[in-house]
Amino acid sequence: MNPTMENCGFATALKAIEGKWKVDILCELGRAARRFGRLRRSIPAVSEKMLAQQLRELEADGLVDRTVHAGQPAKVVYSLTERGAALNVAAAALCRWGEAAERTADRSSAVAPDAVVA
Amino acid sequence: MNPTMENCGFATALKAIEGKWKVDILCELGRAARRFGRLRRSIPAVSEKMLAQQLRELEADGLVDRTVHAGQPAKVVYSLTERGAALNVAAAALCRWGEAAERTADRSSAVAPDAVVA
DNA sequence: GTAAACACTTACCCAGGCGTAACCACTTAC
DNA sequence: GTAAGTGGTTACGCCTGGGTAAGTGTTTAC
Repeated sequence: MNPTMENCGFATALKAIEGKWKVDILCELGRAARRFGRLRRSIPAVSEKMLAQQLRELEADGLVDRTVHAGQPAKVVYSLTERGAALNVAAAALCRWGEAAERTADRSSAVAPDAVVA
Repeated sequence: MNPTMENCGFATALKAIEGKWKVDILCELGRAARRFGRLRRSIPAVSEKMLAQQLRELEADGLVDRTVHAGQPAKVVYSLTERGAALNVAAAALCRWGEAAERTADRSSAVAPDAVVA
């Protein structure tokens, strides 16, 4: 995007992930393929509109597969593509960083653990 | 943030990175420590306001160190903290994913390479 | 005396990302 | 007949993240 980023695929990755619910969706689909309603219940805070929208974007980016099983009523299954799965794997390193960051933040936090309890 | 993300540090990492210029700044500081003006020139599209703001946020998140060298005029040097450097390392995997994604996108693009030329 | 570099801050504005709520079409169950 | 589950779409509105422009205070150079 910017000249400094020309040689860095990170911006591409970030663009695919940005969107308030995409990480949640990717996480959830990383566990198993899911239908729309199940996804919605797995991420209670998301609205149907946003879930549909983010899924469509993820599909357009080739991260998520959308498979319609005909029937009455029709059922739609979402799953990770290879690319989406690869993204999840690549994200694992950042995930670990985040967890480590949370732990050190806990330790250096302004509020001591007992202060929270007391 | 959401129940599904409780066990995933990725949200933490993402929160630290989100902000239009933070990746650029982190990238640039990953090469070497930089002064404000130099950073600004390295990322031409960023405004002074945004650069200052994002640097302050990165500093608050413990990713960037801000060192003031007294003198006339005072000089301020920004550098990555250990944590910031670790983030850069962790991001490398996603970076590679992004580059791979760009390549496959080129191949599977709707417009053939010759079509662009012709 | 004025411009430019140093490193910012402040005030104001706008677009778009996100949220709420309603609507769609079909089927099963009460 | 009405609600609930299947999987969405559409209209509308707000809020915040980011952009523009200008101001701040000191020093050096022309």
